[in-house]
Parts: sequence; structure tokens; C-alpha cells
Amino acid sequence: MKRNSRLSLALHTLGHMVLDPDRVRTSADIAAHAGTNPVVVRRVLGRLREAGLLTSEKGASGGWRLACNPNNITLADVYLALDECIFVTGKDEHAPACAVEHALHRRISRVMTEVEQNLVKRLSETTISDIR
Amino acid sequence: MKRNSRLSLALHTLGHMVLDPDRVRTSADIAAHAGTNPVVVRRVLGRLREAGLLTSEKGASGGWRLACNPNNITLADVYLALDECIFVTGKDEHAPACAVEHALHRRISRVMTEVEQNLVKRLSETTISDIR
DNA sequence: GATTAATGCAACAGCATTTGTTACAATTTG
DNA sequence: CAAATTGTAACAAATGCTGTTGCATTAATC
Repeated sequence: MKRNSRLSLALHTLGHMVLDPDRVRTSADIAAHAGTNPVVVRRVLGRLREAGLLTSEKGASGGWRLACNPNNITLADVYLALDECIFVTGKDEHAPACAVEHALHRRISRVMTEVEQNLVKRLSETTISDIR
Repeated sequence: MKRNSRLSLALHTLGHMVLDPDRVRTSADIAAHAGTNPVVVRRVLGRLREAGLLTSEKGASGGWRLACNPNNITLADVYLALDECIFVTGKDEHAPACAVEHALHRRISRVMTEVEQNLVKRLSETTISDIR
């Protein structure tokens, strides 16, 4: 796999859950279907649980389930739950002393913010029930 | 530095060139100002030369110069010259056998393509002369 | 209660990508 | 010829993501 496989894994799993909502799935089942490792599945789906999109149950006959109506879960919810930063965050900014650098940063930040908002808006127009 | 520093380095350098277009700059000068290595500068600016935005001259008193009117160089030109793929390209697609995966890929690809186009459109609204 | 099956989590290995560095050939000026 | 500069290849270092192992915890079942 490569970058952004978290979003793919998350949406792929949710897509299947929509088709058969009553079935409880173990990390091992999901991992086998997605061609990855159960721990990776727990890592990714754990984010979705924190965001209230999934629930998990420990112990025998435990596993993963949708936490709410799939019509209320949009692709944007999943994207935001994963905290993906497709764009440069600029977390390592060192207070640019150079005026050009400063002006540049303002311009680019504004564009990136707008484009990110556009992305989220587009993603929010599709629910996971629409994936079929 | 970190990821996407190529775009920053490129725009930062172009921004300074606009302010003093007659000055020829060596990779060493540029690298010292940007806090990086001359070879890195050549790597990045080389892309801009291939795209026709800069020229370089070898030998003593050689260096880098703008290749055209800065009013004609937009941020989108620079972004595209660097071949940055902010979005998932999906080059490693393995012909998804799973129907859910397939439907998902179509949806996401469409959104990503639209958002990428939006990004380029926004970037094309600013020239490097506007950075000040 | 013991066993079994599952999540949660930490730690680390492996791999890919990006950046930084060194070295050297080729080119241009003086 | 000497000095300065780009071009490029090769490699080291750092970073981030994925995969893996191990183990504690929890819940169902016998």
C-alpha cells in the first residue's frame, strides 16, 4: 500500500458494513478482505470509533459495527475523523523573517484553506450509503 | 525542512528574483538564503528551467535568471512545473475485484480531480509579481 | 473458574520518499 | 590554465507509514 490507504481502508470497510449492517466484523475478517493486518485495521477504525462512527466490542464474539444510520455518515465525516492532512499544515513554521517568505505563506495558506474547504464540501455530498 | 518544501523553495526564490530581476543568482547564494544545499536548489530550479520559467548558465559568472516576464508566471505554473501530486494519484491501482472498492474509487477519483482542478485554478489567479 | 476469542496498545522492524551531502565531470570566464 | 559554476550520480540521514509481534484486558462459553 501507500499513502492515504487509511481513507481507502476506512471507506471500504464502511461500504461493506452498509450492505450487511447486522453482521459484526472482527479486525481479522476485515484485514483479510482488505489485504492488510488486523492491527492496522484497529488503528484506522479506532479513529472512526473516537469520532462516533463505529463501535467496537471486546471479548469473544466481539468486533466492529456501525454506530449510527449510514445515511448520516458522509465521506467528509470519515475524512475528518481520520485527521488526514492532505495539504501542507505549516506546523513547522519558524516565523519567517524574510518578507517574501511571509507574503508567500499568507497567499498559499489562503488558497490551501479554501481548497481544503472545497474538498470537505464535496465529500459531504456523498454518504457511505451512496457507495454502490 | 519537510514535505512540500520544493514548492516553497521555488516560490521563495522566484519572489526574490521578481524584486531584482537583473541580478544573476548562484545556487550557493540561493541555498544560503533558503537554508538548504546548492544541489537541492539545482534539483528544484532545474524543474522550473525545464518548464521554461528560468534559465541557468554554467561556468564562472553563471547562475539563475528569470526566463520570462514575471507577470506571465502564475503560482499554478510553478506548481505544475514541479509535478507535485498533492492528491492521491492512484497509480498503484490493482483493478479492484471488490465491487465496493470499485464504486468507492470512482467516487473518490471524481472528487479529487475536481478539487485538484480547483486548486490549480486558484493558483493561476496569482502571479509571482503579486507576492509582496 | 478456565478457556477461548476478541480488542487495545506499545514497541519495533521494513520500506518508500524526501532532503542533505559528497564527489566529480562539463562548461564558461578571465 | 585557473577559478567558478551548473549537472548529475551516488549515497547518507531523516521522516512517515505500514506491517508485525507481544502482551494486557475484556467478554462469552463451556
